[in-house]
Amino acid sequence: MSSTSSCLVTKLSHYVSLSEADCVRLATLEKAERTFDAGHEVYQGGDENKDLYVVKHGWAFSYTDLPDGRRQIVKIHHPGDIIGFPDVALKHATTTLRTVEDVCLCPFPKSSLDEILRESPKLSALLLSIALRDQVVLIDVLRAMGRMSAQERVSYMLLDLISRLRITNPGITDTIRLPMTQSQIADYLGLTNVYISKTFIRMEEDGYIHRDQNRLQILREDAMIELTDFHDRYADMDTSWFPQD
Amino acid sequence: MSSTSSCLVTKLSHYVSLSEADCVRLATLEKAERTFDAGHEVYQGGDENKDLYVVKHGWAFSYTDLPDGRRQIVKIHHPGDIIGFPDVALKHATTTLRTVEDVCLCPFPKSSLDEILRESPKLSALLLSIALRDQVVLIDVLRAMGRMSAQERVSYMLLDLISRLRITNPGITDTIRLPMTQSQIADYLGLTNVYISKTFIRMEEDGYIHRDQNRLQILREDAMIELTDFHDRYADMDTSWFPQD
DNA sequence: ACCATGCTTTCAACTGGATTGAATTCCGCC
DNA sequence: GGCGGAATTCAATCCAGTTGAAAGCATGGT
Repeated sequence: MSSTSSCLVTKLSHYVSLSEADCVRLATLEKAERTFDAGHEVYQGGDENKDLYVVKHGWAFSYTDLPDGRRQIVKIHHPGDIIGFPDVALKHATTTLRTVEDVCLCPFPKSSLDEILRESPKLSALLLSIALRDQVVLIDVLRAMGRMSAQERVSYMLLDLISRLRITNPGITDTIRLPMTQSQIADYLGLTNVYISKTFIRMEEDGYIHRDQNRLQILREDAMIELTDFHDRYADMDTSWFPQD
Repeated sequence: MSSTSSCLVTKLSHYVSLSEADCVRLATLEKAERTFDAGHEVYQGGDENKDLYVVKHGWAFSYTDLPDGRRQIVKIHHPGDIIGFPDVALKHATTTLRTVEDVCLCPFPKSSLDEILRESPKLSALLLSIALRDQVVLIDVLRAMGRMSAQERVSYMLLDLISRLRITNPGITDTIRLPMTQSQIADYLGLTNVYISKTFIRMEEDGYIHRDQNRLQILREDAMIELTDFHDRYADMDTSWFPQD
């Protein structure tokens, strides 16, 4: 019961069945809670990175700036995500973490990770797999940024978002809440807010999407999948080689 | 002696001191050898991925295509690199591997990785760290692709290349061999071959670089570091938390 | 009800980099 | 030494996306 209320357990159980002991281990990470207002910067690039965070609810994102202010959002975080994982390898945080809306985060020290690595081979394999899978996802984003038009990039982003949201909430059909501003979407896709606006309008006219407030309905998912040659990396994971406990 | 002749051992020893047993374990991965001509495709995206490869000598790269032929090179591989690591998480290869020049690769099965994970905590931590560090590097590339001009992207690429080559060969000062064609560089940076040519010429005129055959000399490394806000992720790794054996 | 604030949309001028095709240089090879 | 194919360079043109500013629209606070 206590374990099923954990976003992290819900998300990771999607990939592999976890022992009761492992569920408890994970749920422990979400013991501490901190809430943050919308638009708050939780930590900055360059800070010493001691903690990781599990997202309990709300959206956040990680970004880097160039010295002249150009901004690149590199990852959008949803409930159940582990924030700051890549930075474990380095001495300092490489990105800044900012909340999109009111958010609840569960901080836990890097050392907890250490403990998992020593005590649960299955969770270790899962963590390594997630790190590697996230590389594949970053490569997909790279492909979008390097070679896709604005409309293709927006389509790719929406498909990726809905795939990720479906992991924890299989009930989602074709409509998602999109709390990010168009400027933030632009900073994620390497475009400008103006052109995001134009692209959304065009996509709505062409019947790909429908917008209502901050809810977005994907009307022609198949067409968008073909347009972007989209692959759902979250559904294609290979857990067959994992050690059993 | 047998261990020091391994590219992989040389590369990984740069990050952490390895026990004799671990050196042997790694050197074993390079037992089998296969050579490939320049421009050869070793495996294709979509193939079942059974093997990983260690690069013994020569350059290669991994790329993905869009259905209409647009191409994105996602990673350039040098001696000592492990090829195909991200795909371990998935059932199928996500990229195609192509050689730049005559290359010698050492294939080894995914299962060898499994063995390392079970038997050497220190190597496991190192592999996880490298996976996470590679995420950070991909994020740096993403930032370049999303927000940098052509000249900044070329500068970033050159700085990244020379940093990586210095890991295994600290003797490198400011000159590198660059066996890739300008079309390949363009496919890596999300530009066109024509514009790469123009950018190189401009950078040479401005005194940033000097070219001679396929050798490239970086004349104003400091200026390029400032231009791109470059961080050497290969030098900044945090191995302090690794388990001892 | 009103203003302040921040987001989206619109407009018009502009430009970095793309495209195309042809010319040139380079280089391995017979 | 000269042939053939690839890589690079050059020049002209074009366009997707930028820039900056202004106008419309929500939302929430007092």
